[in-house]
Amino acid sequence: MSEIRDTLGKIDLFAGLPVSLLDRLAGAAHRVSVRKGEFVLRQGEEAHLFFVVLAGRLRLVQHTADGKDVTMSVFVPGDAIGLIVAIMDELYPGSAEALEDSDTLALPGDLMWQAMNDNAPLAVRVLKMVAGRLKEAHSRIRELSAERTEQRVARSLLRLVQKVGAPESDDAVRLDMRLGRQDLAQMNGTTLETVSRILAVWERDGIVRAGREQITILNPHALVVIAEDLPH
Amino acid sequence: MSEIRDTLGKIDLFAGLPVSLLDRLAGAAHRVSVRKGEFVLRQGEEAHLFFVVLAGRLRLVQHTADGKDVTMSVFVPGDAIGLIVAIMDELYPGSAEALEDSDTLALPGDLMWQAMNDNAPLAVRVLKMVAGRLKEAHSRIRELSAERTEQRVARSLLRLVQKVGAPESDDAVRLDMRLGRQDLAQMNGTTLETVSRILAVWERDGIVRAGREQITILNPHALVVIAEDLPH
DNA sequence: CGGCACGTTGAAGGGCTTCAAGCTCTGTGG
DNA sequence: CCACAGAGCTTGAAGCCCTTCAACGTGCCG
Repeated sequence: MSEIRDTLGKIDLFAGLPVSLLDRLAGAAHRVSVRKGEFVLRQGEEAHLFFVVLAGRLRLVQHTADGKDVTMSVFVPGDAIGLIVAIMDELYPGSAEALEDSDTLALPGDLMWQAMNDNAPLAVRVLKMVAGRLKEAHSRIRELSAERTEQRVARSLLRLVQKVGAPESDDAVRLDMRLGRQDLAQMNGTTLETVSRILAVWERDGIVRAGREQITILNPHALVVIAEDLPH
Repeated sequence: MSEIRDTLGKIDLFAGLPVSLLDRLAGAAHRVSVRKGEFVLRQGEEAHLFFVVLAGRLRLVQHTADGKDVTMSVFVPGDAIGLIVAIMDELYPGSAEALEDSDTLALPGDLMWQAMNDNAPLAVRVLKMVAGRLKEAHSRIRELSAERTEQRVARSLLRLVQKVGAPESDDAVRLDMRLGRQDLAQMNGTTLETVSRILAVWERDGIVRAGREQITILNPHALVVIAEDLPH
């Protein structure tokens, strides 16, 4: 148990909380481990719990009526999944799927709710988190509305560099996660064929190295040029 | 001044607040009136103020690098614009433009910040508001990613029915706002020509009556069928 | 009542999807 | 340990949805 308490304390969201509060949260928490392809929560379920990522990568995906999947965001260690929904006791509006074997901590929403009322700084951090997500969502709406597919794919790679970038020699950055063509397609509202063709061109131009579920950005600046649609 | 206090008290966001707090907010508030096409705040400005809509309709719009405008949301009386950004002291990520002559109340973000720390229910309402916007943003991302233009336009009309619908005879609902083809286009990431063609077809089929900056939905059910892509 | 913003309609073309066929790698069971 | 089945990926061809450009209506407001 105190092991969980220590784990919680190291998470940004809960940093600096009084030990008593940390203990209460830790007491109600339990570990949830999932393997690639499994879900920690499913669209339509009643949300009583939320999850904090300890290790691995997960994605929030919404299923459309006609069977397509749309990826809303990618979560890495430290991120919270389903927090607001769990607090409000609504239904999960999407599913959280493990992109690779992952560990999470499940926490009850009502307890978090109390904790936020007892502790203003915690409430601040939650609000900031949600605000950041809203801002990112608005960016994606703008991109989906006004930009071509190639630009959006470039942008999503640049965003992933920030999240899971593992620097290599020179400017090269490897994306430290399993990332298939289909995954990139679902992040950008396009098809795996189109992503494949785009990556093929970029690879020919020496901008990326694209392997099986594995991408390295060789020339980040060129990607920025594409994303911003700058001349040449 | 006490006139402003009374106005504040009638707004959902501030309902049930202690009079003392209401007075402090009212003391720092001032009215801002704008005419159609004017802005209450502009993309890139430092956000110290946020705005509560008293009358009229405004829209939050983001300008892209290449000059296109993308409408993020439409605000009606009771809605708050730029609240989170003003609290965080960031830059406005978009501009708020009056779709018709409108009245708003401008309030300082830092004062609101204090108020939220003094009053948990207020903080709750803000969080719920942001959460609602995030949910709506995610819906739009899903729609932009997976649905055809005609479906999205149908959806945006249905959404506007909820916001500014003025029931008429039978099932008919008139949208009580100025709404041009260009506006609908910017809400859906398409062009005014495409919107014009779509509306022409719907008008032929008796689903809507589309006039100059003015739309009446004659058959809401048919719009739902189109939005959900149901057979026939 | 003239001007201009709003709206319609047509034609051409392009970006992307869809369908299809085949290739390559990976991991798993025999 | 190897073989093979299937997941991941590539490539081509057809075509559709939507954009773009252009020219022309239409109605509102000063």
